[in-house]
Order: sequence, then C-alpha cells, then structure tokens
Amino acid sequence: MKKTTIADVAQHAKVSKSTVSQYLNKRYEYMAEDTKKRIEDAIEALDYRPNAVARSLKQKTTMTIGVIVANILHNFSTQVMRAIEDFCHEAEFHVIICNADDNAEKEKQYIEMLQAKQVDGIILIPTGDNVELYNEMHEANFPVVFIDRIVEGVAIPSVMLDNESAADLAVQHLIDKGYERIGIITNEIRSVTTRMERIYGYKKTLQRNGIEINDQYIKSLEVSKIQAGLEEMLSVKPQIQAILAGNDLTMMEILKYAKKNPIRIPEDLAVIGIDELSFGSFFEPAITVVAQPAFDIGKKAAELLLSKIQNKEPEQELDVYRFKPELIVRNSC
Amino acid sequence: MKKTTIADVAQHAKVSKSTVSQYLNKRYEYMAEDTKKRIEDAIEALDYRPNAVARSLKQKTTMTIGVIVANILHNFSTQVMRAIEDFCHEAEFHVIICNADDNAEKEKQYIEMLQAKQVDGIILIPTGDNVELYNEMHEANFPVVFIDRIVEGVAIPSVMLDNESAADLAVQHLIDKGYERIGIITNEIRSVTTRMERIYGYKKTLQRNGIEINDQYIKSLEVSKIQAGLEEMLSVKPQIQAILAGNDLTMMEILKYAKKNPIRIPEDLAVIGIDELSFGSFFEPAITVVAQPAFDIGKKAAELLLSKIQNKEPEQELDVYRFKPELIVRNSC
DNA sequence: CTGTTAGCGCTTTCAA
DNA sequence: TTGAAAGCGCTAACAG
Repeated sequence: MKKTTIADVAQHAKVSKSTVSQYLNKRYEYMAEDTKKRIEDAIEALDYRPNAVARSLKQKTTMTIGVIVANILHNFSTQVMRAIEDFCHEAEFHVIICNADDNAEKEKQYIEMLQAKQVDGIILIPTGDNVELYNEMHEANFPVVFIDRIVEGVAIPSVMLDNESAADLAVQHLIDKGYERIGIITNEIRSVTTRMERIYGYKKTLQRNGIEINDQYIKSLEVSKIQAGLEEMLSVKPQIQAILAGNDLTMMEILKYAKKNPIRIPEDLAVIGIDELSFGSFFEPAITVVAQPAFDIGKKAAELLLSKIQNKEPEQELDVYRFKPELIVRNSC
Repeated sequence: MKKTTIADVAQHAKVSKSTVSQYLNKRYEYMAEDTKKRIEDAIEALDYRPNAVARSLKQKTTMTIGVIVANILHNFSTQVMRAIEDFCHEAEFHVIICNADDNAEKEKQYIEMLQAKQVDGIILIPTGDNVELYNEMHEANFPVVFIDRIVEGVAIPSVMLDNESAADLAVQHLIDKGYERIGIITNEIRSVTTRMERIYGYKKTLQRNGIEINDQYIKSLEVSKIQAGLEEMLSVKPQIQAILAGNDLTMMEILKYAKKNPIRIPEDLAVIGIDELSFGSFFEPAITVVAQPAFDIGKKAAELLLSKIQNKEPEQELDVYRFKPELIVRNSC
C-alpha cells in the first residue's frame, strides 16, 4: 500500500500540486472557496498526511531540536527535559533526547549525529571537553544553548542556577541557626564550574561571617567515595557540626551514612542540601534544602533556543542567565 | 556560507555524486583505492557531513523512533526512557520524546506528528483511549510497541510487569509476617489494566490464604485524594494492619500521612510498596518494596521495536511480555 | 486564482 | 570501476 502523496491529492482534487501545497501552508488568500473545498475533500478521502521529511529537505528546517543531558536519570535533567518538551510542544517543535553520560566522546558523537539530522538547534548540558566543537557550532551560527554550566572561552549562552547564592543561602542559614563548623561535600560528577561556584559561595559566606575556613571540611568526591569521605570528615577535630550537600545525590549518601552509623540529624550533625528531594518533606527529620528552579531553567533554555532559531534576537543577548535558588526550611538544621 | 553537499565533494574529488554516495555507504567493493582516497580527502578538506534528511527522503527510513510516555517526571518513565535511549544509541537510532500526560487528545496529536515526521516506529505507554488509531497503525503495519499496559482489542504487543505476581509477592510477604487485615491503595493515574491486575493479585493472594476480602480496605484514588482516602481507610473497624501501596507516588502519600498524624511504621501500620523508591533503603524505617525492572522493560520494548523495524520477525511474536517483580525486604513490614 | 517548473541532497538502477 | 539520470515528496518563484 503506497503512501499517498501530495500528487495523489492534487490529482484527486483536480488541481496542481502547488495549489495543494498552498493549501497545506494555509496560504488561502487567493484560493477559490471551491478549490479549497475540493482539496479538503481529497485530503479527507485519501487520508493524506504530509511528509515532514520532504518538507524539511526543501525548507531547511526540521522543527526538531536536540537535547543532550548527562543522564536523564538525574532529577535535574528530567525536570529540565520536561520543561523543554513542554515549551517545544507549544511551538510545535520536537525534541530528540540524548544521554552523554558526562563523556566527551559520546557528546561529540551526538552533536554530530544531531547536526546530520539537521536539527534546528541543540540544548546541551556540556561536558565542557569539546571546546573546539562548541566554537565551531557557534561560529557556524548554529543555535546552541548551554544549561547548568559555563564553558570557558566559548561564547554560547548558559542558563543556570546562581550557584554562589545557593551555597550562600545554605551556609548563611546554617550560621543563623548557630552552627559554626560547617563542611561541604560536592560531587565529582557535577561540572567543574558548578562545583567551584558552590564552594566559592560557601567560603565567601563563611568569611563574611568571620568564620575561618578549614580545608578539611571541604571535599569533592565521586558518589561512590562519599561514604569514606564522610567518615574522614567526621573524624576531624574539632568536630564538624553541619554539612552542606552539594547536590541531591550527595545528600542521599549523607543520609545513608547517618542511618548506618547512627548519627542523629540535626542533633549530632545538621544537614542542608542543594537540590530539592522527592522525600524532603516527609523524611524524618524533614530535610532543609536550597532548591533550584530546574523547570524554569529548562524553560528559559528552550525559549532562548527557539528565539535564536526563529532569529528573533533575544531581548538582550546575555551570555549567562542566572536563576535564583530558593531556601526551603525544614528540620534537618 | 552554503553547506557543502555531496556534489561539492564529487567535484572536489573529480568523481561523480554516485561514486561518493557509494563511498558513504561503504560499498567499496568495486572502488579503486585511488578514488577512495580522493573522496576521503575531499570530505576531509570540505568538512562534509551527509544530510540525513535528504537520505531519509530517499530511503524512507529516518533511523528515529518516537517514545510517548505519560510524564517523563515519573520515575518509571524516566528509567524506561533511559533504557530505550541506550538501546537505540547502540543501533544508531535516535529517539524523540513526548509527554502525553495521560491525555488521549495529546497522545493522538503526538502520534500523528511523529508519523508525519516519518519515524520508523513508536513506543507508547498508551492512554488506552485511542483504540481506533492504535488499530490503524497496526493494520498499516507500522511498528508500535506498548509498555506498561494492554489495550483490549488491539493486537499490539505489550511489555510490562507481571502485576499480579507483584501484588501477590507483596501481600504474601505481609501475610507471612503475620498481618491479616491488609489494605491496598492504587492510584487513578495508573492505567486501568495495571490497577486491575494489581488489585486482582491482591485479592487472589488473600483468598488463597483464607483471608476474607473487605472492600473497605481497597481504594483507588487520584494522588490528591489519597490523604483523605487513607484517613477513611484507617478509621474502618476492625483496624487495618498493613497497606500495600500500588505505586511509588501512593507510597509517598502514605509516608506523608504517617508523618503528619504520627503513625509508627510498622508498629501501628505496616507498609509495602510496588516500585522501588530512591530513598527506600535509608528511610526510617527502610521501606520494603516490590521493585519492577523498569530498565529491562524499556530495553525489551526497544529491542522488540527495532526488530520489527528491521523486519526480523521476533523470536516468537508474543503479544505480552511479562517481567518478574522482585521483593526487596526491608523494615516497614 | 492556479499551474509549470525547477530544485532541496541523496540513492540507485543501468549503462558505459 | 565509475557516471548519467531519474526521482523521493514537497515548496516556491513566476507565468498565465
């Protein structure tokens, strides 16, 4: 059963292909009611569906964007994805999703595949290790937007959390609660910029409050090493009083640790995290967090990308769009 | 700056377009080493990238599939997505992701958009409300695979959990632990089949153990009504001893409720859930669950779909592929 | 108001 | 071993 094409419709309606094409593209202006009707009927009768591939070939636009995240299993990525998909759906764009697993090679491969597929743009949580490629895209004027991190030396806009305030908010809250010996654990998976900014915010807030920085209270570890790192950090004297978890995964490791070696939260150790937790509100104790507006971030990125695609120069081509974190006070500190 | 096309490469390498095409498709058999080399160089020199859209138009295959989930924010969907994307990546397929939000209209729209885009197949967590459309696809021999639910009267294969055993496993565990008055709460969002099967498994196991079924212990509610439903169920006399949560969202509602009205788990109320929880192991108490292999389910669906696409008749065209649940015993019952 | 024509970039006979 | 030519399904001048 051959697919019905525009030619079939034209024939059936006794008009030319171009007229049908006009119709499809809603350029009715100069179209006789009668022709219009005949085309409508033909389409109906033949159950005709335009072939978007053919159209794309001609128009050089696919109404499709690619999104490359580190891992769609991460909460942040999922929310970002959802926001992007929602926004794109509105605009009748489709999104192709790719997991680069923080692997530069895979990222590169995906970018190339997406470009071969002629996607109209890419939203990327960049590994940061394909600087050359990023720049090529930018120079070729190919629409790209970064999420969650800035890449040094690449003039592609980034949409991300104001990491410094996030850490500041967390640490200041801890200090206000009377804690002084405060640690921070971030995880290796998180991009360099993000980690640096959070640690920087942490340090700055400590200093502003006249608290000395103790490097033994600062750790950056891959998830599998957090338990050990925690052990170490907790044995440092003077004993640490509170910990800021750099993200959700880290917080979960801390909670696991606390359960295993019974440590009471917040009596023995106060905790606060960056990133909301699905169980934050009903955990015992409920966990205080600094939430990041992942959804808004995703939406903004999609908005930016589509406006680049549609060549509407964005209001002001900022290079970094920072989103404010929100402190959600509960009982873990 | 015009994009370089196969014609440019041909010209640069002083061969014809068709020869370049041969090269691109790795049909080297009759190609002189020299020609091959010249083409290689030309591609390199011009930084040529084949245009997949043009190729698709000709070949009638896009190497792209669509995946329509209810909501990518749901844990299950996320895992399924990840598995599908992994599998497709191996096979050099791309995946377009869509959130239908359990909305038949949106689902329909997506299916049509995806078909217009000429995707080679679709994996669908069906709302179940577009039976006609499902059948059209099936009759047109368009590759489709369902996940998580069966649609009555539609001969499309489904990949899903063995829901009945999942409920059975949970209830039997509860009974073995000495509980007799056992309730079940499922949520409306979950598809009809899934819910029915789980409730059916629950009842069957109760009966097998000679325990009478009490309809007041069975509730199916939308998430926002679970708190109230719980209140009601817990006031029924004789007092319920244990609850089976039909999925992760339901379990979280139960946990919230228990925290608010202080109910000790498992002393006052034992709980067990279907679906693993990110916090299951370190919650206090750790939550016993029956986990479903979402990843395997996604992988299998992708495998099935690609084999349909590649027209390898699957080993045996089963219409339902059931996956075994796994009981993870912890401390909540 | 509608039809003719010429491609978009690639693949694929078929012939040379 | 390579090239010429036709065509995938659609759009877009430009005529008429």
